[in-house]
Amino acid sequence: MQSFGKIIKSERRKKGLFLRQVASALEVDQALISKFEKGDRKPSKEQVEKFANFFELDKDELITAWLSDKIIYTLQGEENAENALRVAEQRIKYGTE
Amino acid sequence: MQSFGKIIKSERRKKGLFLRQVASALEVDQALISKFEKGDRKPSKEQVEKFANFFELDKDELITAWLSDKIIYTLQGEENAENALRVAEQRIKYGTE
DNA sequence: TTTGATTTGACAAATATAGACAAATTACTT
DNA sequence: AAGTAATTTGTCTATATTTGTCAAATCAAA
Repeated sequence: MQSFGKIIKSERRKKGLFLRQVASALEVDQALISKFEKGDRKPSKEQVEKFANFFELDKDELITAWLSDKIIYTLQGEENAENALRVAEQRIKYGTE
Repeated sequence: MQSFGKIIKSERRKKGLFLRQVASALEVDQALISKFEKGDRKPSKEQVEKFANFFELDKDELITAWLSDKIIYTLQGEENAENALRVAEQRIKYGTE
């Protein structure tokens, strides 16, 4: 149950890599990766996939973490966050969308 | 388990009002309200509250519907939508946010 | 202190979203 | 069917949000 940022930071650490190295491997500015890790910038889906490949992580899991970041972001500071999640779940499951 | 749009459309119908009338009461362009009803524009929170007041609806319920619209929007077309919802729920409940 | 790593802040460019209006379509009414 | 009213759609501009980049600041280790 982790955020995208925490996952990629711990993976990077696990492999003993510096931001600089990940940055050059993925061709993404290292300041940006720092922000991803801290959660103050949201990566694109393509970037998420790059990270999954590079760190050899399960793509679905990483995308799930990233999506949950986005959900949490849209619900930030909302009283009705939990209810909204339940409603969304129902609507998607038995959905008339 | 309804979308914001369906709720306000059915309320409007229930009261026998035309878009024009709702538009002038809320001071919102009627084309915009039409789009809200059809779900192809997302209202601001202030607008949602205006609708709740005008139609005498429970504000929390309407906001919940609107939030769930936004969640569904961010999950559209994603394989991992349901998992992401579950993860988000856990993270918010027992959250390290 | 010096060096290297990470984080932060600020900016310009790109992208997305909002509201307004006119035109087109659809639905009633006679 | 014609005429009128209601709704929907498309487009445009303005505004806001988000993005990647760079330089500077902070932090960490030696």
